[in-house]
Amino acid sequence: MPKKPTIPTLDDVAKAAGVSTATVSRCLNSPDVVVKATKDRVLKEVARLGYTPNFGARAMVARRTFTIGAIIPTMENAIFARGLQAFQEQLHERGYTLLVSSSSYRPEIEEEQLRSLVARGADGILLIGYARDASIYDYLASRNMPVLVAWAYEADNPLPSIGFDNRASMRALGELVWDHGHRRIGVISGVTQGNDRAQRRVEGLMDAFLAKGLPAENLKVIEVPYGIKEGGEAFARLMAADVPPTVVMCGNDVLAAGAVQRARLMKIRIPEGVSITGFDDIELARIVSPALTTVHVPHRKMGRASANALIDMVESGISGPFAPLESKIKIRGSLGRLSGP
Amino acid sequence: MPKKPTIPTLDDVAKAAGVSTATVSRCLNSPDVVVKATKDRVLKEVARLGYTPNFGARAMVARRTFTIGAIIPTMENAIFARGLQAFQEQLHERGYTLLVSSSSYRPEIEEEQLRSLVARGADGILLIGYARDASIYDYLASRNMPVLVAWAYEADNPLPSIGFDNRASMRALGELVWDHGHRRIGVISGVTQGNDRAQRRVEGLMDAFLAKGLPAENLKVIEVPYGIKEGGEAFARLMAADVPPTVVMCGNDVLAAGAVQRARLMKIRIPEGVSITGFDDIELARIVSPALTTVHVPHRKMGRASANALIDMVESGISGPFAPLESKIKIRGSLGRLSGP
DNA sequence: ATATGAAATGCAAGCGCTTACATTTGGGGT
DNA sequence: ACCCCAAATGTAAGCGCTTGCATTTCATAT
Repeated sequence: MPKKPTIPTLDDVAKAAGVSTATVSRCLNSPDVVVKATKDRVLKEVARLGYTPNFGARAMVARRTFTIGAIIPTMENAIFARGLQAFQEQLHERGYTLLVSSSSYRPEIEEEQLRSLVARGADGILLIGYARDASIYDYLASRNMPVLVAWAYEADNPLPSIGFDNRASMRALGELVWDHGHRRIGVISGVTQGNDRAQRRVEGLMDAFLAKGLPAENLKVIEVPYGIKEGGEAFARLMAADVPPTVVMCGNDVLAAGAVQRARLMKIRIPEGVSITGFDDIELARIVSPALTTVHVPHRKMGRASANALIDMVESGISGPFAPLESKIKIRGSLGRLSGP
Repeated sequence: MPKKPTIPTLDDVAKAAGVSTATVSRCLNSPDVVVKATKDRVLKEVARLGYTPNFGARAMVARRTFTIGAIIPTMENAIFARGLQAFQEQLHERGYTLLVSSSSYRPEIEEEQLRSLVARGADGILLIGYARDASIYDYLASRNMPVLVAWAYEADNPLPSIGFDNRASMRALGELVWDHGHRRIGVISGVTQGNDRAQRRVEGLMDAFLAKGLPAENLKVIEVPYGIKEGGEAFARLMAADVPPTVVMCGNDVLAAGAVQRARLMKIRIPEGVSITGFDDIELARIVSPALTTVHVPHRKMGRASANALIDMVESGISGPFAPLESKIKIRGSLGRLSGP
């Protein structure tokens, strides 16, 4: 019989090594309390049988799974991909495994995924952004589940979070645009419903321009779903106005890339014909031509910091206060300066 | 007492509803065998207490976790992101949860992740490409673990796989390039060590050109790690030759995007000064200017098909045979035609 | 009313593991 | 040689859940 398709258990190893299951367990979990000769014998059998402890059983008694859950809107694009990768690397570094789901930006799906993560005994959970039903936070709190919000940071929100201030960052970019002389602003925002990051970014622009005294009608906001194509279409719509904007500010780089692409199609030169800005500074931002003026977000740093913060919360219960991460404006070719009136 | 931080168990629900744990369990798992009145009472308590079944306990007795593991080289870029997203969506559709790890293209890490997935009781595992140590396949086989290879398809390999023929696809692209009159070929390949997809793609080019009688010295291959920057640097190196190539064929779109970007920097026009081709047809391919001639890979379809195939393997043990997916050449502006000598 | 059997529910045995506690072992000290 | 105690190992009680089998319930037939 060349193969036995039965998965070996602790008991099998114990029998094979002629010891009790307790000893085998100890060899694996606290090797220093068992004498070398025994340990060697046991470990040899472990190797020979190809024994791997049963996760479920272990989780049940240890009441720990060393699993961290994360629910992200989508893994399909670079916005979360890089941060998520860093998050998982750091998790792995510290002995945890990542359980991911994507919600496709749909709250009901997010809630379902959340329950699934809880049921699976995730030791902690990473969520993107603040915006969700209070009942969800109640549920999490009632289960004593450590939760960390990432990709956003609001000083006055008590939830532990690792991220940056979307509103202030976008406001700063808005001011830069203003200083470049732009007075007719088009905005392509991601869907703000249920997405506080998108929401805050738009607010940041309002802050910037209205404080400067820009008439409201000079600020036109279009809201579209995430995507290159969507960005392009929104751009076309904005530019079709009687008095088109001199700058189109996009809620993220993907939308901006779509705008740039569409501009090329429409034979509108950037930045002479129109300026375009993005947000996030993903690779795309440097690939398009001209490169995007955008807000650089430290994705990898955010991912790593999130992992550490969450594990700390899980292991020692301490959660913050965390400082916001710094974002930074990257000025590149897609933003032009407007000479006098 | 506003909160009880104790997690309710089946037993708590049973007591609260005045029934046995068996009945509660049945309400949750086979609702039709319990009479409506009882069911209502039980479910009300379930809701009131916020009960969620303990995953570990359930997994232990059911010997199923409804979890599918996937190990991908990286989630950081679009190559796997889109397919992975589709994979997870389809998994979710069919009631499974995705457990992902990334190996960072490192075999030792992949092996470790693999064992972790097995230990966690994944019902099945998705792996990218064929190339890995035989001992790993033995281990998986000895545990009766359903495994599906994706992103690759080799007719003569008995492992169940969902993917396309990297070699044939690249060969076809090579022939197209030949037909466009190119006789000096530069190739930027991803690292082939331990990466059969990259390996096969290079082989495909060899097939195409050597069969046509191209002298070996006219085909220069550089191998670099994945990345925009790396692609750019390799491009610069290729173009620095005394007799530079007329076309630079890249192992994937990311490398190609780097090459395009670098060409712009070097003031080399595409395709007049040099042609560039990619592979994968991710969004990047249409964003760069000119857009990349590349091989379109049906990522979403592949992800969805992989999910279905793997679940079928898990649930009914049937695995294939699967047909290869079709890739398709996309001709865009980055490939130019050379007029006769 | 009573018998009857199908439907509904309860009982209790594990699933594989960890760990508190009990027991055995063995190496000094006298 | 004997006792003592620390070190090593074994024993067994669960962790929370599912499920085969036993028991109860109750609508229907008589």
